[in-house]
Amino acid sequence: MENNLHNHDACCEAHTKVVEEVSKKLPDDEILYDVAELFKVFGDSTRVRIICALFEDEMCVCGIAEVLGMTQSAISHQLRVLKQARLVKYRREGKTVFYSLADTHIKTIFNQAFEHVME
Amino acid sequence: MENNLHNHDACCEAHTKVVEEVSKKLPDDEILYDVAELFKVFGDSTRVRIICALFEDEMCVCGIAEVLGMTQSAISHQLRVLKQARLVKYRREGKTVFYSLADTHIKTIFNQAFEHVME
DNA sequence: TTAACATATGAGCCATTGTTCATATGTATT
DNA sequence: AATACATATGAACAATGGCTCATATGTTAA
Repeated sequence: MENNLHNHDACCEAHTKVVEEVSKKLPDDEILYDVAELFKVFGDSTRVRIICALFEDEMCVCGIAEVLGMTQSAISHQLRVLKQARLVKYRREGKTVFYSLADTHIKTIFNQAFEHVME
Repeated sequence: MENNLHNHDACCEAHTKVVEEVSKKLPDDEILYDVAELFKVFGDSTRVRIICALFEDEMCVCGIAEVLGMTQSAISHQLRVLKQARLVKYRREGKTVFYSLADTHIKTIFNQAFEHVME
């Protein structure tokens, strides 16, 4: 929609400079979209719990399911999401598959998030 | 559902220790839920763009709307979400309301997120 | 008070998404 | 080959969520 042209009046006239400045400095939409997609992956309590579990140790799918008290299927679906976001990696050992974290930024991001919710 | 009891067999029998260890170290569900809620707020490209705009400067609602090319109503709705998450603060100046970031952790979280999506 | 502007909000619609259920794939053992 | 175990996946359903539209609230000026 292009309704954003409705108000070239007093307020916006006065702050045109700021608007222009910010418009230039804002990162590309594509990058911002990817950032949002990343946070969307973190924005589910099941996936948050999986990630926090993997902070401790690598784990097999049924192990994660047991810790979280959830179905193997549900966990597997969520691991797929985490895998597609390149947040976890896995290794096979016979029938079982062990998942672990694949990114160093996750810990930092989560630490800051924990600090925020603690206030 | 309690289907997580379906596999006290070979795999899980072997990794009982890990499961117990992780179960103990995992933060409270309430905290993990709050963390997920925080990321959920970050998990929308409109809100990401608003936050990034506010990294540069405080802005009025219609200014944000102009920068993002969106409706005043849409922006206002999203600012409400950000406000409820205690991520932005605001000050009135006559008819216009200026929003700015209210949290020091946001910058760190976003920097790490940017680094992740750049790889 | 009336009019104009800036922002906030409620209802409704459409799209997205997490879980379940059933089933498929992959691996090891007999 | 047949069975059992571990994991992956597709379909379907219910719930959530972002945007639009209409309207309400709040503020200033005439």
